[in-house]
This record gives sequence, structure tokens and C-alpha cells, in this order.
Amino acid sequence: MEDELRVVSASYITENGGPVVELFGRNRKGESFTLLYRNFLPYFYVIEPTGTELEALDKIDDKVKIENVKLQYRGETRNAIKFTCRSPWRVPEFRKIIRDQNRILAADIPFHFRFYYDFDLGSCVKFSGNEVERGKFTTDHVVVLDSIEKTADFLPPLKIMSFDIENTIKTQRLLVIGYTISFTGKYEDGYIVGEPADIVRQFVELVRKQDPDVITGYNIDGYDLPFIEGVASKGGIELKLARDMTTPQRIQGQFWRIHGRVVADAWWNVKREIHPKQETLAFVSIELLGESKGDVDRLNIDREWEKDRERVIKYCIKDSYLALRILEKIDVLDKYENMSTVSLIPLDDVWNSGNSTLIDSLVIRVADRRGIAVPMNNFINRNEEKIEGGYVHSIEPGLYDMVAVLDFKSMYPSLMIKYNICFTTISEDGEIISPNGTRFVSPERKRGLIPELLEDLMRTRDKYKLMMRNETDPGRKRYLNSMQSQVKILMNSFYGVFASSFYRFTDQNIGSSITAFARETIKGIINDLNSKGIQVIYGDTDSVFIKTGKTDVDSAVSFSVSIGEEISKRLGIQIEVERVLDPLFSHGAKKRYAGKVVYPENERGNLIVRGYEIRRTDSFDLQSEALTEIFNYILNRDVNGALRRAKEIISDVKSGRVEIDKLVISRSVKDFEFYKEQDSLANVQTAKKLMKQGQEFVPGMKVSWIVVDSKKRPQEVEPYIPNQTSNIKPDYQYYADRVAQTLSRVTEVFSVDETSLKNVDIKKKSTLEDFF
DNA sequence: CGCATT
DNA sequence: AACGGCTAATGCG
Repeated sequence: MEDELRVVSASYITENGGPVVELFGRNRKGESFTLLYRNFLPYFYVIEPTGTELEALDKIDDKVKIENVKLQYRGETRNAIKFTCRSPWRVPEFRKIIRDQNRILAADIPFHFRFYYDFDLGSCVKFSGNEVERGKFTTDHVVVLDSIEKTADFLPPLKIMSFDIENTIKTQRLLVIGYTISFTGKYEDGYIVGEPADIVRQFVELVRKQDPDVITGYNIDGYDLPFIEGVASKGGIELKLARDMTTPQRIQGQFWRIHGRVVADAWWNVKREIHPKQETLAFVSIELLGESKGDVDRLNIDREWEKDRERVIKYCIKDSYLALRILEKIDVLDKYENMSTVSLIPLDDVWNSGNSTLIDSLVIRVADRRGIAVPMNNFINRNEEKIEGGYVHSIEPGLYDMVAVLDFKSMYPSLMIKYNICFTTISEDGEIISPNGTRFVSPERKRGLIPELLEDLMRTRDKYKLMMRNETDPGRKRYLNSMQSQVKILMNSFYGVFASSFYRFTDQNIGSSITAFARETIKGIINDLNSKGIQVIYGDTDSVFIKTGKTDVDSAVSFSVSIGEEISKRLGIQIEVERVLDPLFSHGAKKRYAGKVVYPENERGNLIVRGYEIRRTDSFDLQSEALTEIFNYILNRDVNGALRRAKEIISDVKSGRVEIDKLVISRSVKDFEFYKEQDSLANVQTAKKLMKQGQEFVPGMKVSWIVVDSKKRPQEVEPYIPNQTSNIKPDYQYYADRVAQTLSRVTEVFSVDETSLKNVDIKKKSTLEDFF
């Protein structure tokens, strides 16, 4: 049989003492597949092993063969051996035989990645083989592979299953599992009730029969899955949720791995994608879907269950439905499928692992092809010293006219290309010298592996952008846009990974050279512009804000474009006019500014605010809204209006003329042990109170509260739960003070301080009362 | 200064 | 075969 597949996940199982690689996914028609490959074995390298080491390796019962090879290691050709064995799970044990871990190479690459690299596979594969009986596998088809190769990507229908559990609070008894399944645009839902052990047994059956690619739910990682696992282990039930009958495994107390499926917690994904101000399912459902949750009282779920079982079941199913719709709404599935295409690893690994895994996938393949040694990651000898980062130019308080924002296109990747920065080119006799003294060989002598990869990615991105411009079909256009954006994200993640302390190809000097070149470049531009009489107002890492001195937009744009072109040509790195702001406001702090956009045309009139409270979840809505209003006045150059309105807002808050929803403050909470003085922190206090009330809480979650007495030490707060606020009395003075502080940072630029803002006769204005 | 956030 | 991109900077308590 022959077909093509989008790979959802890859793993291996043991069969007759040896490994079998398994790939899972769906074809264009939406049929699910298991692909099996039996003739692949694990291996690693050792550079110049000693006699004793070689003897010990040779004696290993698991050994298949030892071969002599040559490898490029730290710029030299070295003799090495390639050690092949049968059991991937025993490799950590064999690693210990070698004294100096620097001499063992590529002995920490997960087996399914080894398979992926060696067969040069991608997000989609073309295969041929014999279809066999399904046996224990849950997919529509099971195929023993003859051949497999990478193929052009496509997006088949994937099946998503969302579930939610309800349990009693006191006895922690499982009451019901509700679920919703989405496939080819259709929804199907249902529930399971009965004895707890039976519920879990039936759930396992359901998952096996439905065979979903993605499993989701709201906070299933930290709550529902561990709960079900607990019931299963108490009842002696094997939780065979995987496509190959294995049980879920928890990685680092956080992610779950279920062979053949992606576990994608809707909460975790929402957090990562949209940073909502509050993270409860109720809040996110309303914000994203405009739908509210059922109104079952979870605190008295035992009573609700006795009184009206149907209602609790409906509520449970609704929660699973909402989580599913949220996951669909934030469009993560397509996005991660496309990143899988760009980074050449299975969907599951893109979704649930870090940037270094993506970079590994591209870099290790090239290194292997060129005989370049692949060291292991090093999590033990972490370098304590930090790399110096980007340069941030200070900004004077004030209101500035016609400011152009120029910024570098992919600055760090561009510098890595320009200066040939790579672990393969770093050398004491290099011709290129970074500002911190590190030397790199010139590209004429030896083109670096990383610069070459980055150049390929730049070309790929430009290709997608060009295709996007010429595309008329909106669906296809969205796809192309997503692809170019994933390529950009991947390019930009190179610097971070190479600046990290643990990464296999990292050298401290590589990371610091990149930022040093960047600082030199940006400072050079600032000095140059200043010497030409062009005033630089601000700059951060890869951007410069200049005063154009023009009064109309067209001249401001053409003036700054010509400056950008001149710099681009001179430095060989592209710099573009991102925006023109008129005016730009600063209160004199770095990374904080507001401006009104006059260019580009499609953004004209928009207000942009960076860094200020408006964007922060630990400021309350009223504070954000007040600041936005004041910025509106200021950016329309109405300073008196701003002052008048600021005073009005503050006096309104002070006298309690504000809805409680506007006073909610949210912050995340870690594991309590993490804190030195946990009792003094409002977020920890809130989490503890929530737990006492029997609410779901897991570390890492954002909690929301209202300050009720700021004069107590520590300040007293009450958890905020929507529609349950009747008995909370906010400390209005506290809120008024905080708003005053925020607004005065702006008004002080115009010589009005906090005290003058607060000192108003509130009797004069009583706008609200006039309505009654 | 510790902590969370951008 | 398995944890893991980076720093600069602000502001609250």
C-alpha cells in the first residue's frame, strides 16, 4: 500500500527486545494510520576512546557493532568510533562508561528524532509498505514500512476530543466525564456516569474507539488527567489511552505524552497565545466566544448532583465544548502544523517542546551530512555569567512631532549571516573580529553552517511572501501568510538558543558576539545621525526613533525612507521605516511610550501604547481605561482636557462611582514553596483563599482579586469570581491612589503632580448623581 | 530587594 | 535517548 500522511506524533515501542519506530497521523481523506519500522537502531559516537573505554564498550551485551569514523570536532578532524546497539532506553547507562562527557557525541537524541533526521523526514511523509491487521493499534490502518520519505505538506482533517470531569469536593469522588468531539466540521458530544472505576474504563474505550489526534480540555494537564490517573491506579485499571495501548506519561510534572496523540490543554494554549487578563474558563469563554458557562455551583456540587443530575451533566458537557471551541478559535492547530512543516518534526513535538528542539532538527541534519560532530546538551555545567543584551537609548520626557520609527529586519539573524557567526567558524585566526574580541573565519574561507541555514530560511520566507502577494484565494493566502510568519519566528529563535547556556552547539562567545555587533551597529547609527544633525529620540536593540522635522506626512516618510535606504546600503543589513508617529509621548522611561500613527496608511489614526499599564494584567481595567483616555487627550494635544478628565476620574473612584469589575487585579502564582515571604503577596493570599473555597487552582495559574484594605500589612484582598462579588467592599482610596499615580506620571510632564491631581472639590462635579 | 510583567 | 531560547527595564509592595 502507498499513501501520504501528515504526522501527528512519533515514538517507539519495544518488541522482542528491540525497538520499533511508530509514526501516527492522517491521510488526505482523514483516515488514521500507524506506520511501523523495525530495522532502525540507536547509535552514538565517542572521540578517541581510551583502551579501557573501548574494551568496556565492546563487552556490552546490547552492542551491535563498533565502526571507525572521522569527525570534525572543534575545527579539527578527529578519529572516533560509532557505537551501535539495540536498546534506545539503555543508552543513558552506556554513556556513563566514558569519563569525559565532552567526548561522547549525539548520545542524547530521542530515538524518534534520530529516525526523523536519518530518513530526512518532514511534517508530511510519503510511504509504501504492507498493511497488516490492526492488532492493538487504534488507527484505521496499520502499515509495516518498506520505504518512507518527506513529501509536500498538506492539512488533512484532524480529530479533536475535548473532555471535562466533575467530582465531589469533600470525598473526591468522580461523578461524570463529559466530552465533545470535532471532526470534519461536525460536533458530537456525550457523557459517562456510573461507578468511578467504570467511568474510567468506559472513557478508555471511548478514546480507543474515537481515536482522536488531539486531546484537549480546560486545565486537563494539571487537573483532569491526574485525577483520572488516580482513579485508574486505585482501581487497578490500565489507562491505555495511547494509539499503541501504552499509558500516558507526564514529562516534568507538566506536559503529557500519549503515544500517537497530542495533548493540548486549552488553558495552557490560551495563556501562550492571547495572555488574557483572567484565565478562568468563564472569563475566556465570554471574551473569545461571547458565550457564558453553565451556572452550577461547584462549591456545592454534591448537593447539586443529588438535586439535579441532568443539569450537572449538561454543565460538564458544556465545559468540554467551550474548551474545544476556544482551542479552535485561537487557531493553534494550523499554526503548529505549519511550524511542523518549517522545522521538520512531528506536530506533537512542535506543540509541546522548546525552541532548541526545533533548531536541533535543522542543524543536526546538516551537521551529520557534513561529518561535523554533534555534542550533547549540557545541563550541569551551566555558565553563570550572563550575556550583555541589547542597547536601549534613554528618552527625554515630552511630546514629539512627526517621529519616524526605523527598524532592522530580523536584526540578529542578519548579523549572524553578515559576520558569518557560527560554531563552525569561530576560530582564533578568524578575519572577522567582533567588538568583544571573538574571531570568526571569513565566509570566503568557510561559509558557516548556521549563516547558510539562516540564508535559506530568509529565501524561503521571501518566497512565501511573494506567493502570498500574488494569491487571490483567501484561504490559500492565509496559509501562505502563516507559513512566512512561522519561518520568521523560527529564524528569530536561533539567537536565543545559541545564547543559552545548555545548548549543544552553544559557545558563550557566539551569543555575546551577536549582541555586541548589534550594540555597535545601533550606536554607530545613532552617532552618525546625530552628527548629521538628525535628532535621535529613542532606540531599543534594533530600532531608532528620529525626529523628521517635517510638518506633513509625505515629506516625513520620504525623508526617513531615504535615511533608511542609505543605512541599508552602507551596512548591508536592511532597515525599514516601520511607522511614523505624530505625536509621540514619553514620560521619560525606557520601553514605555505612546503615539498616534500617521504612517503606514492602513494604521493611520491608531493609538499605539507600549509598556504602559494598559498592557499589563496586574493593573486593573479602570487604570488601563483611564490612561488610554488621557493618552487620547494628550496625543490630540489637548493637555487641559487631559488634566480635567484625570481629576474627574480620580474623584469618581475615590467616592466609589465605579463598577467592581473594573477593579480586578490579576497575577500568576507559582508553587507556594517558591516564595520567600508568601504571606506578604496578594497573589499567594488569593490562591490560598480560592483553595479554601474549593476552587480549582494549580500553580502557574493567574488569580484575580479585589483589594479590600490596603492599610493592613500585608494588604487584604478577596478573590474575584464573576457574579459572586456582592459582599466585597473595595478599598476605593487605594484604587484612587493607584490611578492618580499612573496618571500623574503622564501629567507631571506638563507640571501637574499627583497631589494636585487628587486635590479637587468633588462636590462641584456630580455628573452621575444628576441621573437619579 | 523580591516578584511579575512587558 | 528527554526539562530548559535570551536580556533590559519598569513598578508595586
